[in-house]
Amino acid sequence: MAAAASRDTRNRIVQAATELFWEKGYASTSIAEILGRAEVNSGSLYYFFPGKQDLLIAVLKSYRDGIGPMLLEPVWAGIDDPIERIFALLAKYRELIVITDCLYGCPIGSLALELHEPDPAVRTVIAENFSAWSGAIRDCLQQARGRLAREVDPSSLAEFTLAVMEGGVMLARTYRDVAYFDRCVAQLRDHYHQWTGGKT
Amino acid sequence: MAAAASRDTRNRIVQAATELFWEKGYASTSIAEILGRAEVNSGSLYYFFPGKQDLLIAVLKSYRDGIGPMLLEPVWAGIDDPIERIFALLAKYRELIVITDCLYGCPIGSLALELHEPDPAVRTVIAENFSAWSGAIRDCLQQARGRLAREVDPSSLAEFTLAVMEGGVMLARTYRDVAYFDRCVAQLRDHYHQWTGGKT
DNA sequence: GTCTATACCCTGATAGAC
DNA sequence: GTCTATCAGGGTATAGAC
Repeated sequence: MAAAASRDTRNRIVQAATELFWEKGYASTSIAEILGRAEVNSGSLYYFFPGKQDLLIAVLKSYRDGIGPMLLEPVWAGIDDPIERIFALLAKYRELIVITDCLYGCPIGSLALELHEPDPAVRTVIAENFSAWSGAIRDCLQQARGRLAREVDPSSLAEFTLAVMEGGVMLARTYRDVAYFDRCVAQLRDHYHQWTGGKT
Repeated sequence: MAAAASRDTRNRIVQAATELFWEKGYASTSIAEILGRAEVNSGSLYYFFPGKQDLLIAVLKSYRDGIGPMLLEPVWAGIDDPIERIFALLAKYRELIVITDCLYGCPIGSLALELHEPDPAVRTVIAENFSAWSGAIRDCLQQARGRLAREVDPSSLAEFTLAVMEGGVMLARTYRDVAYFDRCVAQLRDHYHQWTGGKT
């Protein structure tokens, strides 16, 4: 069926671009490399996407839409405690760092810093990715509000958690040592303890 | 004098590269642009540097060597309290975010995430930059150790401070809103309060 | 040390047959 | 929708005179 085949082609292109942008960055990835990995010809790519940047936007939207089903749901399966869920997510990043030999970089964070004057459309989808991530953390914190001191602002603490994750990933990658990430998470846990009275 | 003139040429090249790598990133900056901004010809650049990456290393070393005299000393002039010095440094980043209309990105952090498989020489200088920055914070914390709870590890808290700065800058830039940085710093201040008993 | 000219490759994107 | 062939431009780096 033509429609199914073309959907598949499009997906292969987005998948190949996702991998390459993550491995090499946006500017350092060439269209030719994407074509090679996707096993697709130039004509097909430009049939689906007007240009490279539109492909980037498709990649970022697919990340955004995947945060729930591809990241959070697997990580949170079997974990009910909302605060535990937050640290389980951070443990997932630790795992990614370790299995990539400390080469792991958060794809969204890396693109956020690589793209210096991004088209508003690009910047917006990056922000949506961050909002989806920190929004999920905020929801956890709201579920745990019975355990949290009244003065805690869940949104603010959720954004802080995101910032620490991004910073910790950056350090672990730069030093090629997961211990930098671990120490950041340990500090963050101390910060949480302050608001839960140690009840985590 | 030839030697002085050549030193000057080299400096102009490094200066132009510093600006452009910060404004556009490494991969997106062309040699031609660097030559144009430095008002130098191709022959001069390749007389001083074997290639683009060697120029990048020179830029990163100049950042590293400038952290004390160009960043910390001006920011810390007239401030004696070591904990206040840490937050004065963060306030400096806030200022940079504001005067760049939230376009500011930490040049080191951006390069750390942009370069995906950097030559060990490049990665090492980036790590040295981070170590110089967090080392200065650690020194502040050690000077303040009379006020800090015994269980605080100054190195760990200093790295955490760096991670929060980098993450906060990333968020402010992505959302084009300094409030994201401010909330991260406010959370960090609460974290410090925990270890100082509010004595900051 | 600095100049100009240029080699040579790879880039993103297009054209037009099928 | 997918194919091949290719364009026009810009990329890094070099050569050799001065």
